[in-house]
Amino acid sequence: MITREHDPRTDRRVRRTRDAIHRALIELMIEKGYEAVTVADIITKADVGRSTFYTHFTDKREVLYASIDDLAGFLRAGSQVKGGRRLFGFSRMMFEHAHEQQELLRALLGRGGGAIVYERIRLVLADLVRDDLVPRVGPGATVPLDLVVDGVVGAYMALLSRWLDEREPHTPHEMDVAFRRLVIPGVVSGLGITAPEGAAGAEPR
Amino acid sequence: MITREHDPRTDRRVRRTRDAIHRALIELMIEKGYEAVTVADIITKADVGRSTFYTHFTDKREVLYASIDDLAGFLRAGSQVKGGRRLFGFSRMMFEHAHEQQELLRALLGRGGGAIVYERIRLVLADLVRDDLVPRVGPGATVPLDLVVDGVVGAYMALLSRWLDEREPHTPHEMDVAFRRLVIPGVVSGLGITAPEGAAGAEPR
DNA sequence: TCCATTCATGAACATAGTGTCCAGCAACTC
DNA sequence: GAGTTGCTGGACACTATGTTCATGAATGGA
Repeated sequence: MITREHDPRTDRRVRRTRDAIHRALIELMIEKGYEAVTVADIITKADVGRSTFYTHFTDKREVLYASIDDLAGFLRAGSQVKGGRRLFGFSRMMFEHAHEQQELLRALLGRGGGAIVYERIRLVLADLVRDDLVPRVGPGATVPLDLVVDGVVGAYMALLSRWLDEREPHTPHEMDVAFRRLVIPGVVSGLGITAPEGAAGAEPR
Repeated sequence: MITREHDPRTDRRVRRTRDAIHRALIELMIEKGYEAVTVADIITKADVGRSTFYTHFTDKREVLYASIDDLAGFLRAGSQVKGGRRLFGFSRMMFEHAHEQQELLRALLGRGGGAIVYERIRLVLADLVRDDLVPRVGPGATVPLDLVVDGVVGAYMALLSRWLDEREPHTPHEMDVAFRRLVIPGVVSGLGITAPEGAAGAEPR
């Protein structure tokens, strides 16, 4: 579960309003998608004054960024703990998280999510993928690492967004397996990876 | 080269204004990206009245769609002629076209392109990829076709957009080879393809 | 409990963009 | 040349954004 930080040093009023605004945006995104949400919508649902909104945020975007950073932090943290040495350890975890938080993730990454979210998440994933691949690149690599990273992340994001939009006809586990089977062979041969631990299509239950 | 149709049956004035508006939008997109362009910008650059604009189009989006459909048509036509029986025949052709029409394609598919363009092009590519794959699916397929299509298109779009944004540090040919090397192994094994003509990473000069 | 500080409020305002309407004039087609 | 069709520009209603400010209330430290 992703939660906002609650720094007890900040004024309680500040915490309350910021929280209310964040919650409002997310609920509204679930209802009608990011682009369609207006500041007026947000302050109505959050029940705060217009001027209050603008003393805390400059933009609709700025409110959004905080939510994305929460998700990004979740991804970073989780992939280090759970991912371990497994190639693309974030994949399974992310699909499962997306399954539990369907509505939120669909709002963020589905069709209505908006390009800003997509781009930020893409960058986080690109870092994770790169960190996964760099130590495994072999001498026989025939495809530039940057291109591999872009391709892998592109494929992953595509699978994830479509899965969310289609109301998840597959299980998270099936999605993870599909992603690995589809992507790992090309990555292994393209980068000249020799000992792909955890790189097989199948995986422990 | 993508060109607008010039149906001689329509009034010359209509042709002129519609053309001017299309051209104006594209130039403005190259300057500052789709989202930032306003209707006021368009009519100023196209030098037509505001009411004129709205008698021809309901939206900024509608102007854009025509440009996309041109590109889509180019893709469909080209991939049938040039692509032939080669797997993912559109790839090389698209990279080369994107190279020649850098600014336009960057405006459409780069960061500033907007989600609408991305989605429309994605759909066209998905059709092409699907048509390519359907007749080759073998009995030993382990990954659902839909997921393969999504993954392949996602990877391709990612490579293409990044390539455009990075001002093309690689050649179209290198990009095409990278795409094939990265994607084809997984597709072949995931779909149980037995005789992948033209599926090898290398290719004739 | 008190009180200086900080925050929330809402209403007014300036700005910018969208989309509609219409009457008069110009360009086009046949 | 005449009738049709399209272009024009200006006015208008509407929605949304972001700023400002005086007022009153909540807060947290002493």
